[in-house]
Amino acid sequence: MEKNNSLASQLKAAGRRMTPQRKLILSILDETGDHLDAEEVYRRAKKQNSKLNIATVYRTLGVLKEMELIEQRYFARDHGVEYYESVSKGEHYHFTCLGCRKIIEVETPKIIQVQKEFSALTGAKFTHACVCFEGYCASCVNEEENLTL
Amino acid sequence: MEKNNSLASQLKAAGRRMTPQRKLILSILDETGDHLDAEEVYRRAKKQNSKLNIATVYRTLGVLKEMELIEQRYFARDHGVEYYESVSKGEHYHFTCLGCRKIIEVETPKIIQVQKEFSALTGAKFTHACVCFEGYCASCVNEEENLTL
DNA sequence: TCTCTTACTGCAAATGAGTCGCAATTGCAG
DNA sequence: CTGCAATTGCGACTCATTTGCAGTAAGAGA
Repeated sequence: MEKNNSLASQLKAAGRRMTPQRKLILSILDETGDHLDAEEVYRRAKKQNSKLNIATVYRTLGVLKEMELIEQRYFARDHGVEYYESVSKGEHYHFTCLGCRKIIEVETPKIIQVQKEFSALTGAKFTHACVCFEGYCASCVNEEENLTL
Repeated sequence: MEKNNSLASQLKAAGRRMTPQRKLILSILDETGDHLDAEEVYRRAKKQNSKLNIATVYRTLGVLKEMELIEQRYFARDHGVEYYESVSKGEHYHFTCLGCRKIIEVETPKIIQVQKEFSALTGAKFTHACVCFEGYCASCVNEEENLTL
C-alpha cells in the first residue's frame, strides 16, 4: 500500500490527483518484466478497466514520465514506437535482435563516462541519453551462418 | 565525376538504376554540414528539380540507407523526426541542446567499446547503434543559472 | 540508335502513433 | 456535503511516413 501512498503524495506535491487509471497504469509498468509500448499498456490496462481510453494512457504515461517514475525509450533503429519502463529497473540499455526480436538488456558504465567526459570538456549538462543497439543475438548469428553455408 | 560513377555502379550492383533524383539527393547530403530531415532534403532538392515529390525523397533516402551511403539518425528524446547524414562524416554521436536546439557532435570510442565487450560476452553481432544525448550546452546552462538567481 | 523491359517517379490517398478540444465526470480541499 | 479544478472518455485531428497505381524513363540487348 505504501506504493499507492507514495504515488498519491507525489502526485499531490505536483498539484495532481490520484486516480484509479494512474494507479493501474503504473502498477502494470512496475510489475512487468516486458518492454511495453503505449498500445500494449492500454491492452493490459483495459482488461481491468474496460472503459479506459488510449488517450488517457498517453496522458498518464506523460505524467508518470514527468514525475520520473517511468522512462520512455526507443528500441532498435525503427523508432516508430515509444516504449515505457519503470525507473525502478535502474540504468541499462537495450539490444534488439533483428532475427528473433528479443530485447536483451545491456549494463555498462561507459555511457555515463562519455557524458561525464563531454561535460568536463564542454561544460554541457546532460539530462537524458537515448542509447539503443541493434544486431543479431548469438543464436540468430549461428542460424544465419548455417543458412549461408 | 567519380562520385557519380561510383554511385551508378553501386546502384547497378544492387539491381537499381541511376536517376537524377538520386544523384541530387545524395549530393545534398554529401555536401551539407547541417543535419537534415526528409522535409528539409526535399525543400533543398526541390529548388533544383521543382517536380520532385516528397515520396520520392523518402524512397530515395531508403535506398541510400540500404546501400549504406547515408545514415538515418534521431536526435534528442523527441524522436518524431528522422534525420539523415552522409556516412562519409564518420563515426560520431549527437548532443542536442534543449535550450538553443543546437546539435553538437560528440566523438568517443566508448560506444564501440561497449559493443565489443557485449559481443565478446554474449556472442551477439552488432549492426547498428543509435545514441543520442540531450541536455543544455555550456552557454544555456549559464543562462539558466542567471535566471534562477 | 532503337526497342523493350521493368525500375522508378509523381500523385493522391492511406496509415498509424500520438495529440487535442471539449463536455461530462470525479478527486479532494474546505 | 459542496464546489471547483483536475481528469477522463470520446472523436476528430495532426503530421511524418508509406503505399497503390498509372505514366515515365533508365539502360541492357539487338
